[in-house]
Amino acid sequence: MVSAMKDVKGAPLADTAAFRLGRLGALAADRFTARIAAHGVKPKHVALLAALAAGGAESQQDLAGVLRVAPSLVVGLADRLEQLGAVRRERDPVDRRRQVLSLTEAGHTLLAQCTADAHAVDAELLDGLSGKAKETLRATLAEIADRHGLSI
Amino acid sequence: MVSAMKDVKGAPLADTAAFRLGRLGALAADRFTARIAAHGVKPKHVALLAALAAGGAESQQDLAGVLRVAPSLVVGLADRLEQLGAVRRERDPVDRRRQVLSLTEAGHTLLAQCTADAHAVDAELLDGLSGKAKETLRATLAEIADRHGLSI
DNA sequence: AAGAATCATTCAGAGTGAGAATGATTCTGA
DNA sequence: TCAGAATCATTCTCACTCTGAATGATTCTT
Repeated sequence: MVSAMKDVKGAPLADTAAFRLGRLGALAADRFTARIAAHGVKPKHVALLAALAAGGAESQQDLAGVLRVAPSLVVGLADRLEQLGAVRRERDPVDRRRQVLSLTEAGHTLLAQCTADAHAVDAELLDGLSGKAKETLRATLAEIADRHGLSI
Repeated sequence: MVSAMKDVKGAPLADTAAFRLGRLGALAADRFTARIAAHGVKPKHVALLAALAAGGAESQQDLAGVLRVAPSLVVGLADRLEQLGAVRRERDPVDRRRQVLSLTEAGHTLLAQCTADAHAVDAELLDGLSGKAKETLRATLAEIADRHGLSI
């Protein structure tokens, strides 16, 4: 029964985008983490800043949704960013349960620095790829993120 | 000083491949993790199986290098896989300090199942992209991984 | 006005991984 | 040949991150 003969090597695990994204994502995250440590923040802090800059999410509850983390986690992130003077935290006068976060001038600066760090990681991570390949990659990642509701 | 006027929005953080890889990597990893849980393993177990299948790493020390984790972590991974009957663990007769791991028939089967899971995650993660875009993405990720010594 | 729902916060606990200490084995050099 | 250094696997402790369950304050509903 020749038809029962199967490939010795089917498409390897490493050929899947899922697995590679996991590995490369961890690599990228590690490098980004190392760079932004100089500013006293971690990726989740930066994500929160970016979410604020993007608009559409002000309350900690909303931010938890955008970042896809538990609301209780946002408390600590906001604590830290407030301590750094990067965000303001004010009770919503209309609904005093809500904490409304907003970027300060220092927050914008911090976000810009971290964005520069991300670009630096890009440069070393994508080094060797053609400019076109880089563009295509960014566009494809953006589309995938978009399709899965990852605004940030 | 018109030249001092800076963009209100420079290239956003989300435009970097680094940041998106981190986010999408986590997303992909979560979904992959959920699927393979049915087989009683986690991504690191699968990575170990894949590393064995790829060849070139037999000892736990070598595997730790390939997986980029501490050797102490490999112990638990190998314990679990051995318990599942997916790997054999034998002392190297030439150097009895080394544990030589090898895939059993069940190990090959398990890896194949997990690879199928990864393909399933690919399907839903990349849904909507053109076939060409998927191919380009996989190739680009492969190249990046390669350039950074990520054999697995 | 009372009870349900919502938001932020605190707290306890699970999960993950690194690094130091240990023991067994092998290597090195005199 | 032998003593000390080096290597490998293992165990154990610790730090870190995150979630989910209380809790209290406030708002919504009827």
